[in-house]
Amino acid sequence: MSPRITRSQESILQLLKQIDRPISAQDLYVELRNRDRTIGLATVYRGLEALKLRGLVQSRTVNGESLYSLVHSDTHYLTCLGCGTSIPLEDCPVRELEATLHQSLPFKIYYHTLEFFGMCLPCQLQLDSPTVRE
Amino acid sequence: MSPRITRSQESILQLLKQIDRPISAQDLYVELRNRDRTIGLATVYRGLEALKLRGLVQSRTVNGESLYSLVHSDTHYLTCLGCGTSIPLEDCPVRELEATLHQSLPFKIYYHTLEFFGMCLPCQLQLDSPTVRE
DNA sequence: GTTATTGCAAACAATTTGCACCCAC
DNA sequence: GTGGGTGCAAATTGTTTGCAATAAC
Repeated sequence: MSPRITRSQESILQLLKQIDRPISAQDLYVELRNRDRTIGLATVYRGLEALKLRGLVQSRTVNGESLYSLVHSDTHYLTCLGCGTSIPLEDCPVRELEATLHQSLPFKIYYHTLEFFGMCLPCQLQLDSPTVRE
Repeated sequence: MSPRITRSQESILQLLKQIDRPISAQDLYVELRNRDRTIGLATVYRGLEALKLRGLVQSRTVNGESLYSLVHSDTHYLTCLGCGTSIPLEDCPVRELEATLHQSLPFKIYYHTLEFFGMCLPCQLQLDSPTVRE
């Protein structure tokens, strides 16, 4: 495995930084295409994977789709199981624990994810009413 | 959506409780088959989805595969990005924040996930240490 | 020049869906 | 009886892989 960060990977990083929100590989691909380069979808996936292995990029899965973002942006989310809406959270109570782990285990920790799941009010109401049809 | 928990869903819950570790839908399917019932894979997926919407079951994604577990077991993990090994963690520093959120937002919180990602020692060595920052 | 990276298309695998049948109420 | 739940197989979709062409050093 190579220590090199390729040009494609750099444009991926750059774009992730620019848009600054979790984005799917496919959308990333479209965006990159819209800009300058002819890049392949496979290259996007391979680049993202390589960047993850470096601890530069992280992903979380929503509805069977991976959303990628820079590790630097350590925002966490509150996600509705009904509609999938995600609300970003400010606070992060985990840093200390992370530091502790870092010392007590032979593990190099790159980042952590913290996500709350539940039901937003609209979805709560919709689930209660049996009148949902299409 | 119906308030009923079906028989299939009950056997799913029961099995999740028995094995008490995150398991994929496919493995769950095989296990259920091995036991008693002729259950379909689609039913397993549909059941798991329904149970998620109730806040009874949660899932996390590893290597493009969803692993399901009871919400009750709020263990968190330290996962190696290289080999995918997951180490369960005891401590959970998040409960208080969860309680706070519960009150300040119109959101019914079912559970949270907390996961640390990094590189275990073997994987660190295998990736002939490149120009890593710090 | 040698080796790693890329794009494309085909392959793959996990998950979802259409539909006829069946069961619970 | 009726409406939702189920099994099966086909369809879908996000992701990975084989391979020849290309770019990096």
